[in-house]
Parts: sequence; structure tokens; C-alpha cells
Amino acid sequence: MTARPTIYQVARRSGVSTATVSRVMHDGDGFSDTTRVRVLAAAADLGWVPSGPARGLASRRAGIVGLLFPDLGTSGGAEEESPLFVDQVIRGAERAATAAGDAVLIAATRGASGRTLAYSVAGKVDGLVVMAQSLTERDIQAISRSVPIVVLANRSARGKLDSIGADNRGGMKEVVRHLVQVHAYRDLVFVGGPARSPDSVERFAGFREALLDAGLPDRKAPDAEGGFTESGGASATRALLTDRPVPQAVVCGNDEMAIGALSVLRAAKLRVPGDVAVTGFDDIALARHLRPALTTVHQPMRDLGERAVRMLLDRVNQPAAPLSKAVLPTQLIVRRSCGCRRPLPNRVREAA
Amino acid sequence: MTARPTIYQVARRSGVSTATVSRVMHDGDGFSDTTRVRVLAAAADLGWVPSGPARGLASRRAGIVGLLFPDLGTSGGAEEESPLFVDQVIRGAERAATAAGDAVLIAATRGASGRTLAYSVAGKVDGLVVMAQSLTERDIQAISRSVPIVVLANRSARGKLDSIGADNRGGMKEVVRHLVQVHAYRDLVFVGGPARSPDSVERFAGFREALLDAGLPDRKAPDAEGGFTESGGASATRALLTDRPVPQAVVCGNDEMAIGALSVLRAAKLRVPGDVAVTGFDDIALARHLRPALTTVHQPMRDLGERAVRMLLDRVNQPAAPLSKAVLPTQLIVRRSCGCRRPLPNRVREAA
DNA sequence: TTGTAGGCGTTATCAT
DNA sequence: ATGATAACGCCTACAA
Repeated sequence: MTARPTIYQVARRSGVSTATVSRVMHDGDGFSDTTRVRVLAAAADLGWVPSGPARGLASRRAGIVGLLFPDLGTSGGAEEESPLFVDQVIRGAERAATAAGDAVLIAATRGASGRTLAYSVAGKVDGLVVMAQSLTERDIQAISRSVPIVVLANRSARGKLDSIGADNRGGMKEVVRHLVQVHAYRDLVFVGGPARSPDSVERFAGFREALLDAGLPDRKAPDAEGGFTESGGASATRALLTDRPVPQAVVCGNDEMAIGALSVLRAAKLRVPGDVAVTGFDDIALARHLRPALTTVHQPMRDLGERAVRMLLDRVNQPAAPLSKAVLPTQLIVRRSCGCRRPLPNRVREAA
Repeated sequence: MTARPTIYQVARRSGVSTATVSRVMHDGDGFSDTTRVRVLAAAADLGWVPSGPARGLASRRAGIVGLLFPDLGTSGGAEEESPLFVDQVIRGAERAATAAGDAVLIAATRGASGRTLAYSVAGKVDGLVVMAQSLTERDIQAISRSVPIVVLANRSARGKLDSIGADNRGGMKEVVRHLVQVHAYRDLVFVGGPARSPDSVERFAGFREALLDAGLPDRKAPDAEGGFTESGGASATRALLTDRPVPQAVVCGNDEMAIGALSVLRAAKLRVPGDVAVTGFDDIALARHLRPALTTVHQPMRDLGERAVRMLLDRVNQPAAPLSKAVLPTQLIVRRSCGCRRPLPNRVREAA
């Protein structure tokens, strides 16, 4: 409590030099067994915890990786990004970092002060995983001059930075193909997320590709849009129902929007999937508990976090290694909301 | 990329001393407008981000608070702790820290290496929020000699450390009272979480108190136990059904266990709440989407994280301030699984 | 096996 | 308004 103990005190108390204390703490060799015991005892007596900053400064390694994301969402506020997605990524990042002996520093670049925060965080870490939408391209470039950055985004980000993402486009294309080929729906609508979200854009692109392949009429923009949230999905669906006849299938930008869609359709006395089919994207935990259980696309959220951190640590250790970009596959998860009677078995669920 | 730029380079480039650069970066006064502009320009040119470790060392303030939790759970592994709970706490912590200009460092004290990790993290932060079950009392004491600690637990932890928790006992007592008074159930069973979890213990205590108040038969241990997980709740409920006649109400240790109970009961052709009532605890997002929607107890998870961090920062700024302990109230959330026809309106949901 | 001493990049205290 | 110059607590050659 009073003045954190330092290595000097430990050294004095155990009758050795600070160099020796340092050696013992690093499990290296080059000291007798007696010394080791004495040092450890002294450290324990004093309740000494080596100073991270001092260590970091001397060794040029903070032992911390940072994770920047757009915003976790404020209860009651507008949540553009899907919070559950972020939670999972954080978990994955934490795992990978811990496995490497590092810790994870998280920060949401909320509002105006986000930029400042990002720079502050950048100074404290050995590398940064930046989720799409959390920083401008300009700031990313600037910061990357000081610390390695891995961009966590849709597909693989353009540019000269390491990046990793999931195959949003391919995944969406796959559900839609299922809807068209297996169920023979021909009147599908797309309820998209935030127009500026890269994920959202990619998913809509996948939707269009599938329609094109099936020879169905194309469209230039989503039939309705909202934030990647339950309420966003609800209002978009509501708008849809007043605009046009009831479609055969409502393809949503993510699971949370699908949940909103589901409740609006129910309120409109439409049966799912009897009257309308509904699909989501992400495969959040909730998806399989809904009634009807939601047909969706599984996105390897935790893996994304894990691999992003591993990629980052590789870069930290090998600054000159060639650029690496990865795209993780998504997987179609067939449940009931698309109209299938019995959910198809699938690997992901069984593994869980 | 090549050798992070330092304050020296910025100083030289802008033709001032490092002291002045430092001043400018702190928005203090004591420098002309011209200098400020020059310094900022030089910094931007070089892409300079002040070194956190160096800053921390010199100012004795890392600008980081740590959050330690038991484990986030491994997909496929046994998850004793409710992961959703942790996610929310993390969010709250992140908010409070960001508001204070700090970042938050998270780490799961997984398995054997958890102890080491904890000490390492302790060295990197200005203070630590430790969730119950993530560290032994002994280690908490040891670490607290070096850095301030706030214990995040059930009720308020005993001992000489600041702590914060939710009223688990009172909350559980309230649902059970509802079951007994409103629905007149007399044959209730308790499906508890991990026997060693303080939360679990407190909740069971609340259950007993409510029975006692109602003049119903007491019991010394939960009627069945499992981890705080869906599968734990399922197996516990399964065991229950073979042991005894079907009870009127199954009171679960948390929401996830309740979900497990729900599916087992359904598989046994029992109707909820027609044949059996079921209740949970926590009020995770999923709870209101279940069929039937789950009657449960809302726990202010995010607030816990937020207030824990605020408490911690207060302590950091005022090491000598009197000990503070807080217990946040929980709230009964009545939905359908208890047998109520129409969910009672309640403040929490409306606010959301 | 162990000690000495310089350096890591900032901040902060004196001067000027 | 600005500049020297000690700390800050640890690591790491280099010596011994």
C-alpha cells in the first residue's frame, strides 16, 4: 500500500544485487540454489510485483496486445455494431494472448474521444488488433508507423497491413442459395445492416450473387436497412410490410436483425416459416433457442479473435515477415426458420 | 516500423527540448502557440506515439486498470462460470475506465498458469478488479500489498478490501416468495450451481430463507447441482426427475441452468409452466426470448463492472480513504415460466 | 555464480 | 516560455 516495493528492496533484503534478483525472476540460470530461495523468499515477504512499465521500458516489450473495437453499445443508445460479435472476438483474443503469456488491453473508440484513446492505447501495447469501423484509415496508417497492426474485418482488408476476416459474402451466398434451390423461393428480400459497414456491404453482395446465379431479378440496394440490432431489424421489416406484398423469404443482415424481423412478422400474424422464411447471420447463441430456431450462417467469431492475435504476435516477433492476409470460412447452419422440417446436422453444433 | 520514434526525435525535429514536447503533449501551459504547432507537426510527421511504459515509469501511473476473472469458458470444455455474466462486466468496466481516460486489461486466470498471469498483470496496472473465484484469498492478499484491489463478488466480501457485489440472496428470496405467495406452490426444488461458488451459496441461502418465511420444509443442500451451465442444469434436472415426484417449481441457480432444465422437462413431456414452473437468475438477453419466456432475477451486471472500476480508481487516487463496500440491488423479472399469464411490466425492460 | 553500470523514453524539478 | 538533468524500476552486457 505504501510505496510499491522495488527490486532494490528485494536485492538488499536477500543480500544480492538487483541483477541477480532479475535473473531469478526470469527463471534463467546462473545462480545457486540458495540464492534463488533467498531471493524468492524476500520477494514474497515484501509482496513484490515487478513493475510492468519498468520492465517494458527496459526490455522494449510491454507484454500487452491491444484490441480496438467500434463500441460495445450503450444500453438505451443506438447500437450499430453487434455486441455479441465483439464479446466473442474478445474471448478469442484473450485466449491467444494468454497462451503467449501476454495480456489483452481492450478499448472502444467511442465517439469523439475515441481517436485520442486509440493513440494512448497504441503507446501501451506491443501491437494492435483493430476491428473494422473503429478507426479511420488515416489513423490506422499513422499508428501503424509506431506499432504493428492487424486489421480485423470483412474478407481481407486492402492495403499494406496484415488482416483477417470472415467470408461474409460467401456465407450469405450460401444461405440464399439454400433458400432458392432447396425451398424454391423466388421472392426474397434483403434486410441489411448499416449501409457503411463493410460486413453489411459484403453480405448484400453475396445476396445479389446468389440471385444472379439463380436468374432472379437483381436490385441495387437492400430492400430495407437498419442498424445491426434487434430494433433495427424490426423497424426495417415493418417498413417492408407496408411497401410491398409479403415476400417468401426475409434475408437479414445478422441474427439480431432477424430476431427483430421475427417479432414484427409475428405481430403481423404471419407464420414463420409457413408464410415467410427468415434467416440471419452470425449464429449467436440465441439463434438456436428462438422459435422457430433460426437458420443462419455461422461465423467463427472466437477464431477470428484468436487468429488475429496470433498473427499480430507473429508480426511483433518478425517485423519483416511477408504480409499475411487470411479469410476464415463461414458455415451454413440450417434450422427451422427457413422452412426445413428437421434441422440438418452440422459440424459446428456437434463440436460445441 | 523501424525503431519506434521517440520524444528525442520529436524534440530535435521541432527545435525544442524534450521537456517542452512533454508539456505540449499534456495540454498544459507554458509554451507559445508557435511552439505548440511546431511540436505537434513534428510528432505527426514522425508518427510518434508516446511510450506507455516510459510514461508509466516516470509518472508512476500506467493508466491501465486490470480485470481478472475465472475463465471465459472453452467451447467444448466445462464452463463453470457463466460467460455472459463476464461479458457484461467487461463492458461495464471498459466504459468506466474509458470515461476516466484509462484502458482496461483483461485476463482469465485459467488453470495452473493463472496465478503467474495474475502477478504479471498486477505489475502492469494501477489497480485490479478481481472477480470472485479467480484467485485464492492468499494471492489476493499478497497482490494487494503492491496494487489496490477491488473484489467483485456476491454480496460484499469480508476482509479488508474494497468490494462490490449484487444482492444474490435477496434476489433469490424474492423470486421464491413470488412462487410461493402468488402461485401458491408448496413443492419447490432448488437446482444449484457449483457448490463452491459464493454466488451459488448465497442464492441457495435466499431460497431457504423464503421457504422458512413461508413455513415450508427446509433442506440443507440444493436438491441437485451442476455447473452454472446449460448442460449442468440439464443433467441436474434429469437426476431430479428420477429421484422424486415432479415438483411444482424448479428454481435454478442461473438462467443458463434454467435453459437446460427447460429442455429436459420438455423432453420428459412436461409442460412449463402448466406442469412445472421454472425460474432462473441473471436475466441474460436470451431469457426473454425463450418459450416460455423465463421468469428470473435481473442482476446489474454491467453496473457491477462500472462501479467496480470507479471504486478502484477512487482508491488509486485516495489510498487512505476509508474502506468501501457496496451491494447493488437485484430485481425480480416476472415473465411466463413461473405461471403468470401476462408478464408484469418492470422498469428494467422498459429502460432497455 | 555474482556484481557494476549504462540505458530504456518519459516526467518533473530546478534553473534561466 | 524554455532547457538541463535527475529520477522512475528494471534489464543486460561486461566484468570479476
